[in-house]
Amino acid sequence: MRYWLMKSEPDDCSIDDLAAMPAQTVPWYGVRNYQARNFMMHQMAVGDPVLFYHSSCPEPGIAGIAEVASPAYPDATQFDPTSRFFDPKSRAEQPRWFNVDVRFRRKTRLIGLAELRQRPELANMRVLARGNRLSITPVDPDEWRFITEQLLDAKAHER
DNA sequence: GCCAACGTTGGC
DNA sequence: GCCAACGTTGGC
Repeated sequence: MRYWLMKSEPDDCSIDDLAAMPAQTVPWYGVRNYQARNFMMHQMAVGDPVLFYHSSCPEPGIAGIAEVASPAYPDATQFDPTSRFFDPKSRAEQPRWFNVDVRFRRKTRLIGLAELRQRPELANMRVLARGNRLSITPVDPDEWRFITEQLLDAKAHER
C-alpha cells in the first residue's frame, strides 16, 4: 500500500464537494501530466490513502483524507470536445489520459502550507520540494504517520 | 497580477 | 537530439 497527496482546486472540487458527491466519490479527471498519470496507472492501488490538498486558493493546505476507489481507466474528458480537458491528439483505441476514482474518508482541520513547511519531520515531503508542480505526489509512510497521528490528533498534542 | 519553476512543443 | 519559445502551475 502506498500513500498519496492529491491537489484539487476547491473552486473545482473542495473536500466538502467531495463529501457531497454521490457515493462520496469523484473521477479524478483532468490530469494532463505524464508523471501524475503514471502514478495513477502504475502505482496506485484501490484503498491507498490520500491526503486531499486544496491548491490555488486563499488557504492552500491539507483539508481532508480520501482514498483511491478504482483502478485507473481512460479519462472521459479527453474525448469531449466541449471539455476544457479535451485532447484532440488522443485516440479512443489508445487513450492518452487515465484517472482513478477518489472517495471521501473524512474532513480534517486545514493544515496550511506554512505549517507543513515549518515541521522538520516533513522537510522532505515531495509536495513541498522547490518548484514542485505535480498534482499527485507520493507520501512517505513516516510523513503520513506524522500528519495523521501528530498534526491531526488533538490528543497527541496533550501528551 | 506577478513571477519562478518546470513541462511540452516544434523547428532545425 | 538540442534547445528556444511558449504555456501552465501555484504561491504570494
